[in-house]
Amino acid sequence: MARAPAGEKREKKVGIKDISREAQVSISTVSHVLNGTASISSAVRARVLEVAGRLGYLARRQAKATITALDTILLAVPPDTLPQNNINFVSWTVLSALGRECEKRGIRLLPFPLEGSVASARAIVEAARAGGAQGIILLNVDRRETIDGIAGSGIPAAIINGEDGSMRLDSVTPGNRFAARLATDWLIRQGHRRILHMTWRGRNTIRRRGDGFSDAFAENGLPAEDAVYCYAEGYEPRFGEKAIGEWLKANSGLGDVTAIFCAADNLALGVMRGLQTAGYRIPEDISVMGFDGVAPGEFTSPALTTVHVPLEQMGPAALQLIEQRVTSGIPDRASHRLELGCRLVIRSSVAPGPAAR
Amino acid sequence: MARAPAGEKREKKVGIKDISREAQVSISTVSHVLNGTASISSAVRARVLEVAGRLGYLARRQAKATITALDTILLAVPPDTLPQNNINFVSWTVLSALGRECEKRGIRLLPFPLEGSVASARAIVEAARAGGAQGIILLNVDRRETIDGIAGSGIPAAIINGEDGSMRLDSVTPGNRFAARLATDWLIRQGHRRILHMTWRGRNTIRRRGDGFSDAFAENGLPAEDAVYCYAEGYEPRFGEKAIGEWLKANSGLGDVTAIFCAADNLALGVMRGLQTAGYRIPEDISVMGFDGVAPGEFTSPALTTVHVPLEQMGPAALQLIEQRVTSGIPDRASHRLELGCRLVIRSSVAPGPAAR
DNA sequence: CTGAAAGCGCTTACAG
DNA sequence: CTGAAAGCGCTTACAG
Repeated sequence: MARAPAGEKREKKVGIKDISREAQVSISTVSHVLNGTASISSAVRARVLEVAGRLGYLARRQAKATITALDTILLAVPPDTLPQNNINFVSWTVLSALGRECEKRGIRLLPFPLEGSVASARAIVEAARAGGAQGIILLNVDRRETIDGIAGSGIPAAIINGEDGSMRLDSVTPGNRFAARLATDWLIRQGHRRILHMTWRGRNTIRRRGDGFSDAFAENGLPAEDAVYCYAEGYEPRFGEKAIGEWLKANSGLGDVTAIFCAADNLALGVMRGLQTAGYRIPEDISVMGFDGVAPGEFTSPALTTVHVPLEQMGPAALQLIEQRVTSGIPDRASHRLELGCRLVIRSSVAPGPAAR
Repeated sequence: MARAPAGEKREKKVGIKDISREAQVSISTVSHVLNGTASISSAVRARVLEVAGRLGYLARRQAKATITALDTILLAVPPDTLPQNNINFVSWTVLSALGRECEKRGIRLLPFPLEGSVASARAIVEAARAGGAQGIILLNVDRRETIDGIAGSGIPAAIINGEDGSMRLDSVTPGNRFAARLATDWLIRQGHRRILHMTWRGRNTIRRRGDGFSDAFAENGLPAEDAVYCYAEGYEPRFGEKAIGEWLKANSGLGDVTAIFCAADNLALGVMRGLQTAGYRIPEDISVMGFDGVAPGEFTSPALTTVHVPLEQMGPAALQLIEQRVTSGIPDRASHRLELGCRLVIRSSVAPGPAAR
């Protein structure tokens, strides 16, 4: 029940007195600037705000306003995202950043492992109630039954890396469609014309990456047939390796394909291994691009060109959505579906394609 | 420079004293709950938070923390959204709600009309700088050049009802794809099998509604050929009327089509008039569904079944995105693309379709 | 785990 | 447009 004292709690405690000293104005002027209670010259105003921002006063004030409502958050995680499973770097990165943010803010996280694929909404809601949680964060969940149950409970909830098609729960995902479009567009501009998209079935969020892949072909006026799809059995490297091996066999080699855009870095790792095992050189014979921007891609040979997803920001964003819902007090508040922007990380696994030569 | 006194500024001014009275606890207990400075029983804690939320204390505190940084916002609006043009109810609703929110919070809105379709980013940025604006809100903008210029300026900006495919600017849109899917799914479950989607070309956000329309067919295992598209020249009622008239002529009547899903209420207004002029009864002969949930649909005969978009929440959400960007202090903050949830408004322009009979 | 009371930080009429 | 000073609201050690 107690909020963690957070160790170095006594961190200066900046007040408007400090700001007034630093900005060389009176305390009341600072107050007026911060509250808009008097007309202040824009020079003074700007100086005060600059100092207030620099000393961390604004951020502190912001944080204090929201810390209030949140004490405990239930965190429902599928079994394959638990830390002992080191294959899923993506979930691991998301969870550890979320954990750090909660610790910093004195919010208690109540982990709730989802057994198998049967994620009973009732069990989650009961655990949240029993633990006194004010909100629920669901990781990698998009089963309709689970979402329906949580939405029905009325407890504020946010899905990380998943979506609620019925638009009742808040969610945070990477901007999958736009990011995949951007990546594919870049490959096309590098001169690639026939590109293989290595992906897997199952998750809606992953399907969006396929949408973005084909968007890029359409926008560049390229024939849809040159956007080739290949489905692995899952996102683990071994599935990527297996899938590319089988694809090469079925197509008697790469054919006209000069680049492979993988829907996950993990998959790209396996695809690269499979290609190299089959004797292909990367990027000379074939370019490979990933998606996620997790650590391992940096250390492959060659280093993986990929799309960086702001995984560390997903947990804090979900927390913020729950906070907003708790504090807004608007009963009809529309659900928020938030997509975070991604950016290209260009390393060395992609070479210019035939159209560039 | 002066912040608007906002008329009824003296609105109760709820303090922790009020909360303590209402929640039947001492002032210090309220303070402890709100700051997590002592261990409080969860019953008391919950009661205090409930009261604090209900009296608007939490929201007020939240608002106060953010009011600080924002003084002036530049609002760039295309000419066809100006108030004198009463055809665009959607933009009008969005803008007036945004205006009210700014007035309430003492934020000054600096309107900047975009001339014709040439929305020069440089002019917008200059106007923002000259007016001392801390942020820019762009309404209905998705031209690449404009977005590039604004993003390059580094001024925090948010697009309302538009998107930045390069994922640099924040944006707020309705959950167009999911909402259209939900609406179409509902029509299908009402027994409709062959549905006409009346839309128009030009805006990306509108195209998403078409995506959702076809998603619903795919998910229900219905043939894609039964999802019929018809493009009007624009979103005004007269274009809807013209388009349906021409479609009826070209197809010698409705054929197997039993429902028309319009990408905007405005379009639906024209479509209904066109159908009725041609002698069709709504919903007996043909069902019509809209999208937006703006006022006029309520007064048509029959009343229009539609998708309600939380238009009043879009401006405040955009404002919040800008605030977050200003106060967060995170330099690498990922862009936020926010989709607000919509809900079905079932009135009387849709009847059961053939598969339900 | 909760409250009475001291005291600090911030706000606010008011003067210039 | 800015500051000195009164006073209010909230926090915080402390008692039970």
